[in-house]
Amino acid sequence: MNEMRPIRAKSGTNQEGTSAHNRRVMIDALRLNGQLSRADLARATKLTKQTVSNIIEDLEQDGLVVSLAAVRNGRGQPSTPYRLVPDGAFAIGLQIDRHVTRAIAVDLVGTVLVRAQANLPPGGPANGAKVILDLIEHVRTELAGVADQAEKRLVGLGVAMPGPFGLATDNDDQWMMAAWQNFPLLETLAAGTGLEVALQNDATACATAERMVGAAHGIDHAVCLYVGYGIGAGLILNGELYAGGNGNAGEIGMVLLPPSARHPTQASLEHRASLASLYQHLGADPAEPGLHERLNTLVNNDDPAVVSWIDAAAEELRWGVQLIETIFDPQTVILCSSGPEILTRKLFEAIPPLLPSNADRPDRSAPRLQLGMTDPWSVALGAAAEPISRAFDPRFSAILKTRANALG
Amino acid sequence: MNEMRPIRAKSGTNQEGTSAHNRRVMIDALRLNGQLSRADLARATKLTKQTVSNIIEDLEQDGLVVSLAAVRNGRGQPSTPYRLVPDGAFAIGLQIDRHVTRAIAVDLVGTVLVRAQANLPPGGPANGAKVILDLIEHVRTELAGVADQAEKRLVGLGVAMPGPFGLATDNDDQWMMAAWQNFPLLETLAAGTGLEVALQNDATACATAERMVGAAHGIDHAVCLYVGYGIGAGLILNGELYAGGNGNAGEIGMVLLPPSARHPTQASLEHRASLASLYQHLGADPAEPGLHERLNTLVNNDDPAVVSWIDAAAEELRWGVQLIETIFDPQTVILCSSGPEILTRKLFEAIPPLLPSNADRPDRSAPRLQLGMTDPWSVALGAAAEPISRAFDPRFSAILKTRANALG
DNA sequence: TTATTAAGTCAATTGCTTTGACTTATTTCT
DNA sequence: AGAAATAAGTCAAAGCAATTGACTTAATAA
Repeated sequence: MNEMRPIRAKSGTNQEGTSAHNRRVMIDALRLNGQLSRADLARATKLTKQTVSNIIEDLEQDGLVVSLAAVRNGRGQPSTPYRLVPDGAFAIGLQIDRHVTRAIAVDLVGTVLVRAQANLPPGGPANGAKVILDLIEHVRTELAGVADQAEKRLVGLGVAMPGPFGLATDNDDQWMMAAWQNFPLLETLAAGTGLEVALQNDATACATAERMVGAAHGIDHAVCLYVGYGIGAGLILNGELYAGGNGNAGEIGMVLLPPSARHPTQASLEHRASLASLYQHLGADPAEPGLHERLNTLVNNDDPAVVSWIDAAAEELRWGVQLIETIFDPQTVILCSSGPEILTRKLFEAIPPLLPSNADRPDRSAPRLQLGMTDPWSVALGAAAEPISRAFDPRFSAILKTRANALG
Repeated sequence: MNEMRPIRAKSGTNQEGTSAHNRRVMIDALRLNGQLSRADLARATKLTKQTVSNIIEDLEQDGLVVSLAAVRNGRGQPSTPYRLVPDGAFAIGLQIDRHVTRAIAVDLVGTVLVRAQANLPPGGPANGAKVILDLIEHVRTELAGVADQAEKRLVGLGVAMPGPFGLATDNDDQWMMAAWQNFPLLETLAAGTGLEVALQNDATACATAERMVGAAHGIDHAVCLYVGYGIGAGLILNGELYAGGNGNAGEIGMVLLPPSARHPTQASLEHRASLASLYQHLGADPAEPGLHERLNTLVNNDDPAVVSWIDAAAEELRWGVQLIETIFDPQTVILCSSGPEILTRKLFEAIPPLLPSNADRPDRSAPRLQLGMTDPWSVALGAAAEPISRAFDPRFSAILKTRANALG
């Protein structure tokens, strides 16, 4: 009625939405179960055999699924299982960190096909944007070399960088992550690559990766506790990534901790348990070349400074796990880190015994805390997984109409 | 293929799901915007005028919406606005607390039509179940007296009680909330009333209420910080209530706090800022008759013990708000309490200044912290709002098929 | 050898949204 | 005053994806 006042409403849907959802459900089911026959899919999705047949036929023509040899399962006609075709789709993931940027190309099932890395010069986007675009271009070219029709089947570019996003920045980081936030990064990348671009923070990216190929595969409620330069939680709630009202949900590194006997000043969790805190503890320069390797050696040699940091950090993380369990009530918590694998593993081992929480249930199936991917590339992998997930995973928003029809 | 191994998959959808969703979207839009014409609805939902006309006609016949007088809005045919019919649906809400149980009847727009209360004898469900069923029956009869067709339009019974649910209970509460948890409450209520029954914890119920008629109305990301006998957070994420993997998300009262100078022992937030902590601070018996009124008087008279508790609790809650903002990144945090209104208000006023957090954004619209409903009946209201929401609000699960067809 | 069971297809039907033309009612322009 | 423009809303037909029920195929069990 009044065209001045904006009308708040959710979007409706139609048969296109229905069909899109059902396609996604099929793909998701194949991803989770490996291979399924049409009859299996019909039972699992509650659709009719005929509907499943129609959709599977479409998906096969689109090159997203293939049939396997028929299998006899007792009485009745043998079934023909289908599985996903890895080459059915590709995506590129980009991780922007303080000192380094990584790019990865993955396929529909999350296999990494290409990886490349470049150092980021200090000074933020002014100097870094070209490095990044070149890196993406490089990965894209390599991808075209190893996979047929890669360009045609490229569904998007996912970007992961440390959050939080969109704050009034008084964050005077010498590496100027803040500067990256003000820079029109997504627009620049979209223009420079011609791809759909989406952004997530590094903890969320880890969760995305764990969901596609890791410990959160097929789990509807999981939280990744990510120990990177900072600390964050990547949230999978109701089977979908949750980013919060402004994309900053899960920034548990910024939770303030009251002063305690051990730590007489108030501080954030991040100050006490992140890799940044480790570097400070060691008196190391985060930008030091080969730091990752040196750290690796120190951990392997049980360097006393590292050991003491692990003990202290594990105690904080133990608390963090209890916090996450209490607040999100997930089915499992997954520990991820961008540090050396051995460090992550030792940290993981130092965290138990877990504190009492509502996760102490008689009916548990998954462990309360498990070790996630320990590959430093997992953030980049998560970045690459995001466009795949957005294009193929069932989600509410995929059902809804995105634009009105010709006639109102 | 293999019938032994369960197949994990999401449910598909069909035209029924589409239609159900579109109906819900219309109702939601009318709830949020008060009144809208068919043309308005078509624009807002991105559906066609014709589709909207069909659905509105249905809804009108179902008695859920009515047309109002046509209004001229400039050039063109005048539009005919529609609004929700309060009597279009009803629900009953039940709050089970330690010492008291309350029941409420609400209509489609959340107006409270009947309220009734009864004392719960100690001893848990053995003694309490009959009291509760009688109370519900009483409310139901009263409702039938004040509203036509109430019985026919009753969509369900919502239950709210303190969580957490389903834990290995070593919780030796003399009022035996634990006993309630083991009692087949939902089954008993469903059998005794013939209604659909659903359960939520009290903080979630508060959020449900705030979402239907309060500060979270139309907000997609909001968290209710609920100060009751315990402390909890009610979560509205992506426009839907979030309950976690086991219905225990948001139990922030159970977050462990490290020992601090002020509090030399480790404890949960609940121990320091809940009404239970206030009763303890005052040396009051929570079961004392007329405690609510006495507390009201004490607060009004600025009783020193109460004032000191408010100061201490506010400090903990200030931290709690920062925690919520950091972890959930909501658009707003809403303070709710089951205590006397004046106490809630004073607590609310004592919490600022808020701690720095990612909620400190240049582009904020809603206040970081606002006061929710201060009515002690708001938990019961939220309980009653749940069936209404479940029946009429747009949600992913409402689109999906719930059972397979005749032919696989 | 025959009955039974299950996978999968075929052709027709159903049901909701969309389309495009049309009617109605009001304001604005000439 | 009359004509043109604009917007709300209806009508009847078309489009489209899932459903239905009968049918075919291929295996095991009796």
